[in-house]
Amino acid sequence: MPTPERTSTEEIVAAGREILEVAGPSGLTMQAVAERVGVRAPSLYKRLRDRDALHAAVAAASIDALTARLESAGDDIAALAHAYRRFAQEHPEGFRIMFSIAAPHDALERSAAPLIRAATALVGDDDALDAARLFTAWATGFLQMELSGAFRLGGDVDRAFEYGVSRLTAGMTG
Amino acid sequence: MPTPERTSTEEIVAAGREILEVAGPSGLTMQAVAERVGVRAPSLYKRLRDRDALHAAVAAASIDALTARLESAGDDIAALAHAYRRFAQEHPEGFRIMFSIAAPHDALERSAAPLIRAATALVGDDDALDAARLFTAWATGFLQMELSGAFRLGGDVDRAFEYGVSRLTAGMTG
DNA sequence: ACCTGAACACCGTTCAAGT
DNA sequence: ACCTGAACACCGTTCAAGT
Repeated sequence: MPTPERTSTEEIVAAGREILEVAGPSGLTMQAVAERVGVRAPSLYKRLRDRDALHAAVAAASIDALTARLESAGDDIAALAHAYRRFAQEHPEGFRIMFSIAAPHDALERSAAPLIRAATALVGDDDALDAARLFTAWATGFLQMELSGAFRLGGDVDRAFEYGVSRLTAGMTG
Repeated sequence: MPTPERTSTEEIVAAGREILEVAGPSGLTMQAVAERVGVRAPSLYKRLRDRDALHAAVAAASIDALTARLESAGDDIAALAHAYRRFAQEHPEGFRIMFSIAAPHDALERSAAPLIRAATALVGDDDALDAARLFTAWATGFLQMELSGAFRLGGDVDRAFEYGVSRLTAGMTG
């Protein structure tokens, strides 16, 4: 005798993203997610293998959300950098969890595409991948350090970000 | 009637660092550390407020270990970059945990000093801090992405690292 | 087919009692 | 002074039983 579905993987993952931002990775528990979607914890195991799978699904969803932001950001590197930073500031835990897990290939590729397009326009086909990686690494590290408070030592963080964007852009074309 | 101390904060933190590398952050439990140092879990609360304090202490110790590496690495930027990367590869979880917690001011300052010295030699006093941050952000992001598997898409990762080092060094002086 | 309560193992934390 | 066992709350996970 079938029972109607009382939730869905999508709803579970969306609830997971919200809980993650409020309670951090240690607060992203099966029980918290179950309560949020109106179900008992054992029911989650119908859709997710275990807690690690929940974390991986939330990480993948964060990458997808970032990708959507980047795709609608515009086609130059400064616009992409600002969209990336805005995403990290609005979803600091979502930003962090992306790098705590080996993401699926296709999600990575989609998220990288806008920047590779922008880099190609700037430096040409041959150097586009190297340039995109240089830029992504800088931005990722900058945001990581900004979020973890490593820039408390002084100076204007906004200005430091702009400095990095213009400096790297100039360095690529020069 | 006094009882002899059966462990110490130093021993606890050292055990924590080893467990972290083997079992990851979720495996860094009070019970695992207690067993490793030959004591029962409640005894740890004599020296550490709670589990968060254990994680923070392990993060601070990781920063100190990195600082020692950097201090003995040499005085130019390429040498510092390679020392940083070697540390991250040998202690991937130690590298990650450094950015998951707001580190104490003085630990941050000490860890930054060698790079700021190298940057000063390269670009002068005025631009040293900006240059050091640009470089640290890039290296941190690169290692983060390397460890999380974001470079699986192809290309020689060692070469990409060298490319970044030389490109950034040239960009700073140019 | 999906959901649940019950059960078990394991962890964080407190505290009274031991030496 | 430091250490421990006992206790409690909470979480992950499995599974038989409900609809």
